[in-house]
Amino acid sequence: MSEGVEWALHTCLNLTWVEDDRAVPAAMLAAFYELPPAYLNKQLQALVRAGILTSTSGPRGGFRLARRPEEITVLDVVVAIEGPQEAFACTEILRQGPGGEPGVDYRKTCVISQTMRQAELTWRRELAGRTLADLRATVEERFPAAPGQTRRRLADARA
Amino acid sequence: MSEGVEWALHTCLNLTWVEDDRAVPAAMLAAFYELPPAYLNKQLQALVRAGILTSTSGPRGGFRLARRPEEITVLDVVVAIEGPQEAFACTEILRQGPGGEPGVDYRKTCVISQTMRQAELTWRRELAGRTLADLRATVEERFPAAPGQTRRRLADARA
DNA sequence: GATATGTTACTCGGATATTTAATGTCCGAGTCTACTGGG
DNA sequence: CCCAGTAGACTCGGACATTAAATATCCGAGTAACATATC
Repeated sequence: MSEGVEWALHTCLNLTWVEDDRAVPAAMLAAFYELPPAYLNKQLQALVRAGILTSTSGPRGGFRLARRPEEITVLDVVVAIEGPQEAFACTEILRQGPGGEPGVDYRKTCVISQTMRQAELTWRRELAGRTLADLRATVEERFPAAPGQTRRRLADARA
Repeated sequence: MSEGVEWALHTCLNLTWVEDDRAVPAAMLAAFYELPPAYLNKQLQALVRAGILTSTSGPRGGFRLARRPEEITVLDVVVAIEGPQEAFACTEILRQGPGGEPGVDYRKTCVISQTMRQAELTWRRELAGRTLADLRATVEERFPAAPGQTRRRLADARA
């Protein structure tokens, strides 16, 4: 799985602590964890395309959450970066085997495909059940200093 | 996820229908699904290293299951091909952030890491609960012709 | 007929290319800000 | 003092390198089977 998933999740979580009317530039979000700014920018673009973030150009521009943290699941972020296709991609090799027929959809009938799909479904369900609000609440409970620290670090130095 | 996982699972399942005292060469297993023989061989080597298959050189040589189908889980095969590391690799970027400390294992404390790990755990549990024997039984129930067809196709043409 | 032996063909195993995807970098288009000059 | 106009700097967005990994291939080492010759 791409490293960008980790960056995207941490960045989105950090954005939950920023006031709604303020956008944070990619450079500042990257500096937070000493990440390559241009490459993080690339990942954030994917989040914008997925409708998770909105972007603003020009001075005072940057990124902010497109909807409330309660409405953004961890799965949303993962899918935005990794793409919607499943990790196990059934290529239907049964069709090439003896008794394989062209008209059959082996992604549906193949027992192995079903097993892998089922496992991946539980994985997705798990991630779809956690929102950014859940993560934020857990962090605030365990590390009360984190929100203020994050907000201060992402605060506009020009203000 | 690597395409080799699909090949390995189908191949191992096919081997459950072969008599225990007979080994099947990689070339024959590859011909079954029209796969590139040398590359499938490479994947099978990984299964041998993982203790799932045993290999025999020379004439009448080939691969066979190292233990009974009841003792081989789908997860075993996946891990043999993909490696033991988790799909989501936490790089502990929190350490680079404000308040990050060198001594802390952020793979344990980070809420995001915990969430991803938890989801992956359910995925693994699902795959660990299915053995090759389970798959074989399901296939035999739904497609009674499959076992004979497979055994015949993998039968030694020289016999 | 049985046995020892040399030859042959077969199979795996790892070393070596090739292709694809992930990672990383750079520069231009657009936009908002802030300043400047005039009314 | 207020307002319109303009220059400037900031930010994203996508196009362009670079690196790592998956995919695919090839040839040699070892081994078991078979044929052969001998006892």
